[in-house]
Amino acid sequence: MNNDDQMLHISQYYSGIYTQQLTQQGEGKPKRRRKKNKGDDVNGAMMRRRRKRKLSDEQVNLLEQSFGHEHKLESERKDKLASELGLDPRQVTVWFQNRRARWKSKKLEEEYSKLKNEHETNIVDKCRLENEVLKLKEQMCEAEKEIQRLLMERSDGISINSPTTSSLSMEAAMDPPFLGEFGFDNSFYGPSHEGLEWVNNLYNMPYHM
Amino acid sequence: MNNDDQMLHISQYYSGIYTQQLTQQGEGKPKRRRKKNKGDDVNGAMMRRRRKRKLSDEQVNLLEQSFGHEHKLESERKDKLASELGLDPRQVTVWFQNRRARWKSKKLEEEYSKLKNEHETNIVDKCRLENEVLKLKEQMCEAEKEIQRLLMERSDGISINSPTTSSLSMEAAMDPPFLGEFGFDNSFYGPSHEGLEWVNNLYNMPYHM
DNA sequence: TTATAATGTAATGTG
DNA sequence: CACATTACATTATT
Repeated sequence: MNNDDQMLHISQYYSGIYTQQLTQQGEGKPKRRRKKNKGDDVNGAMMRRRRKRKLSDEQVNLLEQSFGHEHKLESERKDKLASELGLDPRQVTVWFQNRRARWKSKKLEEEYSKLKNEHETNIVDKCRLENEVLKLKEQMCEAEKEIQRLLMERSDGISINSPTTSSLSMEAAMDPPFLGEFGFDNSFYGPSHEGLEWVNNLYNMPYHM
Repeated sequence: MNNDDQMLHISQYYSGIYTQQLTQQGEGKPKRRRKKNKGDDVNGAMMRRRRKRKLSDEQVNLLEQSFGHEHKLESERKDKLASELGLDPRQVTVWFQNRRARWKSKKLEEEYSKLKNEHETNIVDKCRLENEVLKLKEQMCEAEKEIQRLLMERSDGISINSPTTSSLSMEAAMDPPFLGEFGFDNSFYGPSHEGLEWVNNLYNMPYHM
């Protein structure tokens, strides 16, 4: 059984070249090379070994199928495969090892291009959001101006009004919502419920604009 | 030329074993294995071929150095290297081929982790921007309420006022900035200079709030 | 046609 | 077995 493997193995080294290729290599390629022995090659008897066998399509198909079912190879299945394919069990082992390695690097490439796509999508999203923020800030700026204007108009028109335009409490503590241009605050996950403070602050501020 | 390669090649396979290794392979590794032939290995088909691989550190260093200087290998340098290293030019060629392949996959991994970092940074940025937008929209909402309140107050108190509360230019052409909640506009790279229109629009709208 | 870059595959060797 | 390495083979390109 194993001897058969070896026979096949050896036959692949010494006999017909590319035996499995015959079925799909019909393009006009003479494939004449490899015959330029010079006189030097006397002991070149050696050259003859180490043709790199290349498994037949059938063999590869079966191996692939088996690999698709399970990347690992229990010795039982290995032996079964080996005998079915007429290969040395050692070769089956090696084939699986190499196949796993190949699979891994292919996987990496897939992951890479997937990540790349996500990344590019995110770039676009980020850009959109930045524009959104910019626009909103400008709108905020206009809104504040308008409020200031209205407040001023009111206090002008009605001479005296509330003693303190407001309760005048703390005045710092908040980010200046306007004039930021790009002064993004760093409170990432802020509760985002503070939508009133700035309006109130507005009253506490000697309009600086 | 190629025949010479082959000769040298062969000599490396069959002549002195590990000739280059002798100088620096003295670690205490008996290296006794390789004798565990199972019954399978009877004809030991595998053993006969391909002795002597593994280039010496010195050889690898020089190759590595050469590779560092230039990934491509002009035949001149190839021959020079080959003779300096006592290797078959063919081996040098192959070494460079393989080295390039290795380099490429290493590169891929680097690119991958770099991209991954960028990607994660972007995720965070995106989150920050989304919060920013959310907060700004809430602030806008408050500002609008405030403006409405002031306008109402004014029209109650002072009946008639200035004909144009502002310079009032064009009015339509813009999106409703409030009540959008999440109605992101799609004008990505908009000039982002439109910050007045909405304020004007406010006056043209029967306050709906 | 030759040379070789790029890619794929088999086998070897080490931990 | 994973991983790196060496070598061989095939295909595309010039």
